[in-house]
Amino acid sequence: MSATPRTEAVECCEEHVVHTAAVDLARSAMPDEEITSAASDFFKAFSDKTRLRILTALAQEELCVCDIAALLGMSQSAISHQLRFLKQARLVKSRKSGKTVYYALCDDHIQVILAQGIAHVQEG
Amino acid sequence: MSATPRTEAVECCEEHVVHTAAVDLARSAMPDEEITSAASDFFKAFSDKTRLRILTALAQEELCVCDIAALLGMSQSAISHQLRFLKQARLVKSRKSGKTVYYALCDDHIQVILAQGIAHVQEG
DNA sequence: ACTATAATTGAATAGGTACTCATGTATTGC
DNA sequence: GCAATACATGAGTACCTATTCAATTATAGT
Repeated sequence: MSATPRTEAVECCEEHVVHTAAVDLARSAMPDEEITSAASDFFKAFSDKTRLRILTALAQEELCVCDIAALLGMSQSAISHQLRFLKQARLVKSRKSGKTVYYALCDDHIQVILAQGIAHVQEG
Repeated sequence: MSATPRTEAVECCEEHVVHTAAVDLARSAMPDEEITSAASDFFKAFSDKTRLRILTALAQEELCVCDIAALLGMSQSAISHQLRFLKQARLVKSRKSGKTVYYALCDDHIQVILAQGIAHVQEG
C-alpha cells in the first residue's frame, strides 16, 4: 500500500483514523469470532512446552501415561492433566487396555503443523 | 534452588509397565529442549485470540496500530503491547512513516501455518 | 514555542494456567 | 475380600499474562 498518510479523519478507535480501505479489506477477510477463538485455542495446545513434547512423542507412536511421564521426567499427575487438556481439544485420543490407557494423536494433520512449527524455529 | 522441592520420583511403573522400546523411539525422535521450547514459544504467538486476529489481519496487508485497534475494537495500548510481543517473536516487522508505524508479517511462512490452523478448526 | 496525534512503555491488576498434593476410581492378581 | 497398580481428578498455589491506566516519546502542523 501507499505510504502517504491519508488524514481523512473518520470515526475510529477513539477519534481519528486511518486507512479505511485497508481496514475494510482486513475486516472482510477476518473469519468469524468463533473461528478465530477456536483457532487460538487450537494453537494453545502447542504453546506449552510440556504439551508440545507430549505431542511430539505421540507423533512417533502411542504411549501410556506412565511412558510419557518417564520420558519427560515429570509426574504422572502432571501428564494426566495435560492429556486431559489435549483430549478435550481433540488432539489426542485414548484407548484402555487393562489398567493401562494408551494415548495417540487424533490424526496426521496435527503432526504436520507440529513439524512445521519445529522446522520454523530450526531455520530462524 | 532448594526452595522448590523437585520430585525426582518417577518411580511410578518405572519397573513394570513402561514400554521401553516405545519410549526409546520417542526419545530418539524428540528434538533438543531448546528446540521444543522455542517451538512452543512460536506457537504461543498464535494461541491468543487477539494476537491471532492481528496476524490474520496483517496477512492481508500492512496496517498501522490504529488500524488494528479500530478493526478489533480494542485500545491502541493493548494492540501495541501485543505487537511488541509479535515483533520480539519475529512474526511481524514494522516500518515508520511520519507519526505512523506500519506493521506487516515477517514472511509468508507464518501465513501458511495460520491458515492451516484456521482450516483445522473449520473442518472439525 | 505550543498543540495535537501516533505510538510506546511501565506499573498495577484481574484472570488464567501448570504444577503438586492428596484422594478417588478402575482394574488385576492374590 | 485385600493389596497393588495405572490413571484421573479436585483443591491449592505460585507463576504467568492480557488488559487498563497513566505517563512518555516522537513527529507534524500552526
